Amino acid sequence: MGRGKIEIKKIENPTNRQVTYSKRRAGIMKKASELTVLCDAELSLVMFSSTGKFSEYCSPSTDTKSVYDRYQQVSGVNLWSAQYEKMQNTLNHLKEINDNLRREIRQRMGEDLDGLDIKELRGLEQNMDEALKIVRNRKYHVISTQTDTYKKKLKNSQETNKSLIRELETEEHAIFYVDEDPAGSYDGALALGNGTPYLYFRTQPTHPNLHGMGYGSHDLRLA
Amino acid sequence: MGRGKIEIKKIENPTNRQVTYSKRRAGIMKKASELTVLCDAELSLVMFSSTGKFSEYCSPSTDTKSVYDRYQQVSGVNLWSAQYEKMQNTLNHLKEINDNLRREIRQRMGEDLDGLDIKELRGLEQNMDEALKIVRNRKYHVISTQTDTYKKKLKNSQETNKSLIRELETEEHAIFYVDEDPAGSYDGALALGNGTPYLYFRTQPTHPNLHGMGYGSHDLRLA
DNA sequence: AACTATTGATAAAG
DNA sequence: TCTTTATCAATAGTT
Repeated sequence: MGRGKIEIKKIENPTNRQVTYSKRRAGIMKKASELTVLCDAELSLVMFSSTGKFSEYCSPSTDTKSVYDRYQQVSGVNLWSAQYEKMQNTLNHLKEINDNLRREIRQRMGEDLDGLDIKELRGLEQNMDEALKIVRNRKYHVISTQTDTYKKKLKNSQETNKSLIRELETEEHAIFYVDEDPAGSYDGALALGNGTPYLYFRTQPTHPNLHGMGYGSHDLRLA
Repeated sequence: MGRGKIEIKKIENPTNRQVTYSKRRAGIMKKASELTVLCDAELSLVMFSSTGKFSEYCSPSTDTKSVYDRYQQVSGVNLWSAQYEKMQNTLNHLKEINDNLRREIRQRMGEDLDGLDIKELRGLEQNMDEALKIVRNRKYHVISTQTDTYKKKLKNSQETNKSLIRELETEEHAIFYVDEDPAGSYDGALALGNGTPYLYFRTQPTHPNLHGMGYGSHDLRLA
């Protein structure tokens, strides 16, 4: 259809090729559109010219994604399997690491020790022993720091109090008397956390369920 | 084109519609094929008839998936955003849990304690103290069990030895003499792991890098 | 981008 | 569904 028959092979003249592309692209899009209307069909058409220019047509009733979802279902081809697989591997990797971390924590809590031999048990014991010392020291450090802070605050407060009283007594022949409490008010700081028995960092449940997407039980509670 | 002009609107007669669909589908596929050859274009065409019948054409140089990957890049539309987002969320979730687990382990190793207040330090200390006792007991248990096993094995071995000697002496007026070693051979069991200072379950590196896909450093070594 | 001679597509019929 | 064929549509080459 044209001023002469043409052979169906690549048009070497780039200008000609581009012109033909434009014409025929319009034609095929019109055909596509007519097909959807006449035959009530669903259709998606994506084109790239040799210069990389992109065009698409999609039947009005849907969108490109829907057509391709359907395509995947029917053809059985998973169009994004590569991406999917990659992410799935990453997920599995993370889950595995997670399980190992959980196991280590359980062992550091005295559970799940059956799999360990003497050498490992020795190592664990030694490591925990050293860590416990560090934690203990840290606790003492924090307590003493906090105690010091309370002492200083108290002292400041008392100074302020005294000078206020002195001011009142001097300037107005004081009517008020303020009782002093020079020590004992920071016992509260030392007594913190003496109530309920405290389970530190308890992961729940004891047997973590992280298989499948539904990892509803990853709780890592701080309190 | 045909024995008469037709209006571009849905063909109500199902038979006619199906016939027209077949003809025009062939036509559009031919057009598509010609376009790819003449103009060196890449193209993907997916069609569903009103009865759900599926057909596709794709330019020979590629496949449907490639065309659609390219389509996504050019159009900026992520066709699989829903699934992708879901997986991404799962990944982030897992990473977060991972970080928490790592932090807990570090704290149980005596690192990263600055963020903890007295109450938490008390809890950690108490928990570690109890766990340490359990680990220690377990170690003793394993050691004594293993020692018993060695004792029994040794005893059996000695019995066998004796009876063999007796047999030899009786039946052949023994030529051989076998030296006996009734104790001391299971020291090795108790001495296990006394060599190199042992770092138990050391996670490396100390500051885990789990951001991005490249989590190359998730090592959780057992030795 | 518009024109038009010519080929190509296809509606209807068999 | 395949073929035929009259007719309309698409388009190659030209301007």
